[in-house]
Amino acid sequence: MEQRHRRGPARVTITHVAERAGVDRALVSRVVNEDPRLRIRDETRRRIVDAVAELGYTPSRTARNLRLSRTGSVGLVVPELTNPVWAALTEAMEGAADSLGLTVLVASESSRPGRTDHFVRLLDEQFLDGLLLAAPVDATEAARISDRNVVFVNQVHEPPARSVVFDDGLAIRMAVDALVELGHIDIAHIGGPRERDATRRRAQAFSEAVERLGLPLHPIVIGPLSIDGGVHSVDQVLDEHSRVTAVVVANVRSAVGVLRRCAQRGVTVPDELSVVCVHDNEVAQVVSPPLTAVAMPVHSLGERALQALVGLDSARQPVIVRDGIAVTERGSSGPPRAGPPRAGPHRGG
Amino acid sequence: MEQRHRRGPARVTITHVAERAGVDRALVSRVVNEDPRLRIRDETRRRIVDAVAELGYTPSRTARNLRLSRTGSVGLVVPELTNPVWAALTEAMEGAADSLGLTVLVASESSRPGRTDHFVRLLDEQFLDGLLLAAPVDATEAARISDRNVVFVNQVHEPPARSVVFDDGLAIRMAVDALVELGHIDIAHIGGPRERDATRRRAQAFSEAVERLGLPLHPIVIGPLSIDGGVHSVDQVLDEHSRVTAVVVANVRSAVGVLRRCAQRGVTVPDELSVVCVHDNEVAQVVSPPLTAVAMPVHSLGERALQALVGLDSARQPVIVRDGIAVTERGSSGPPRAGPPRAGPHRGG
DNA sequence: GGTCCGCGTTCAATCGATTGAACGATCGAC
DNA sequence: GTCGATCGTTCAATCGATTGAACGCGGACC
Repeated sequence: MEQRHRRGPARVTITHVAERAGVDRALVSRVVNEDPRLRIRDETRRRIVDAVAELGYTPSRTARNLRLSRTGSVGLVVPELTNPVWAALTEAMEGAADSLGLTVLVASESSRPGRTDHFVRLLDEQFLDGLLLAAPVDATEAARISDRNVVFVNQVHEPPARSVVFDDGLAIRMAVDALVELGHIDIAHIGGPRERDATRRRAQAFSEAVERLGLPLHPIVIGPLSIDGGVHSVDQVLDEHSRVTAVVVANVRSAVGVLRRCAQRGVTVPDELSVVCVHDNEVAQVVSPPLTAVAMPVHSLGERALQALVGLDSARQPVIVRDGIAVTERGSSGPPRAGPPRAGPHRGG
Repeated sequence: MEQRHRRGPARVTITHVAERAGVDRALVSRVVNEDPRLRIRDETRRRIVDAVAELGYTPSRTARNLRLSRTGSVGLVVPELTNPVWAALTEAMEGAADSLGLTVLVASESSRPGRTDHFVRLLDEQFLDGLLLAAPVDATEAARISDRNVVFVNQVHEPPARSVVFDDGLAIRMAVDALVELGHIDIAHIGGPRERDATRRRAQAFSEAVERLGLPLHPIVIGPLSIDGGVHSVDQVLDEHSRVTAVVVANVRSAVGVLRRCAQRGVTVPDELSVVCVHDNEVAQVVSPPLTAVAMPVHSLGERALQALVGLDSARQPVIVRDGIAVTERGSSGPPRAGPPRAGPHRGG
């Protein structure tokens, strides 16, 4: 029969070990897997163990997977790995998976479009035991796959979908509170796309927080979650809302754009504009001024998501991760400068 | 027999499809896989295609893997995903793997120690068809596993190991040349651990470049590849080598430390000290001043590594990736300031 | 009318491991 | 001496798909 390019000597299988030890394959399997209800003579066990060692036997995971109809691996799809938030989430997932004896397959949507579909297919092919979807999935698609063993991460979808999300509302409230504490009253929000669940929830929470505190609600500026997005959004804030003395930015990248544009326009941070962003990471720490940031417990999110995936508790309502959300004050926030508002719209680019 | 918690309705197998279509499993398999030498009546094909659609049949990849003794997935072990260099490499590998019809399993050493060993085990268990090792592997370990289907990335080991590396020498020469072009003569190198193959090659290349150009060789300062490492290394440079007007730093993180420390000590960059680093990424762009950086073709590295892994050409000598290495000048480098050298050692800190 | 050919399909071995059930031997009890 | 229990081991079905070889049938040819 076919014998495709197999590298090196033929593979050592359980049958070889059994022959060498002069026993049945069944015994080898039970010894190797340390079956607790196996009664075996010491001498026989020794023969098997020796044979395993001498032949360098390693069980085939594929055969095992087929027999057990599970593979012990789960998929994770993130928007992009080069975004530190998702890189950190991935590492967290990996650690959590490892403690559960699982292996993670990662895909980033940005590296190639359609990774989500591909991984759903791997799930259907039973190559994955479960799937963690951190990349945004539209409602139609979500509905289509929500009967599978899937957990949505950082996004909420209709039951029976399972979701694990940050308490974005809390993060935003903490950001607003920190600014109010410093004396700010006119606070704006620079958010992300409305189609994106997490940023939509943040924008929503911002409106609520401002309303609750009786502060003026300045229109929420929406832009892409990128440096350029931040640049344009802050332009809009500075040009159209001259009373604003502080902004809560939905993510680090946009915040970097905000800082960059302020520097270009000669708007000093934090004297003329305080900046607080959601998510904390290395980038937030190395820009200047360093960003005051609301740290999100990425590690917990990963753990909870995995628990939801493997958990027998099919709690079909969103898990909200809250512990560990905290503000780190750095140079980008401070008391509002006393005195006249900033100059009007900026000309040129 | 055992029937572990299987979710939803029993799985649809090729047998169900065969029964439904009233044919043998073999035919189903050949139709689904579009076997080119299959001769089949149109009507039969239609019955099979219909049955597949009606039952929602998806072949089990595990069964297929067992039969074909290959899984179509390869492992990748990186030092840490939260380092943008490795995140980018991972995305590149993913893209390259995808075009080859392969799937990548990623592990980061930092998320949990011993990931390399774990993945070597998965390779032995035939769960992985091959393994890309970007995390540093010591010589003993490398020798032990080099007969497997493994490619070392960004590190060179003895044959029969296969390796794919950047042309670190070229990168360093370009950095030095760029500084010389600006008028620098006294250039120092801030490198990484000697045990680490890539940083050792960079240090080596630095000595050679300086010698070739007839420039004074200032001792090479070695430190950890971290922000703190950069902080301490630049202290050493500033304190002990007062004539130095420029440094070539082996990676971005250390370079960030260099900038930070310079700011603290009041050493202006680039007037008093020019800084060039190896690797370019978002962090290099957002710090201030933005870092002049030697971009490394991470994408090519990924592609070449995958080619080496699956390639039939068992070229057992290192593949050196050179195309795309280029300097991007930014604010951290400039002509040396005319005038007296900097003040002496700094106190406190 | 017998032989041969080729088309369309089925047969059956195989990949490697797992596991409930069956089996034979030994031993103790009555 | 028979029966039953226990111990240690083997039997054999099973997971789901792949694939070379074999098979049956209808038509063509001499």
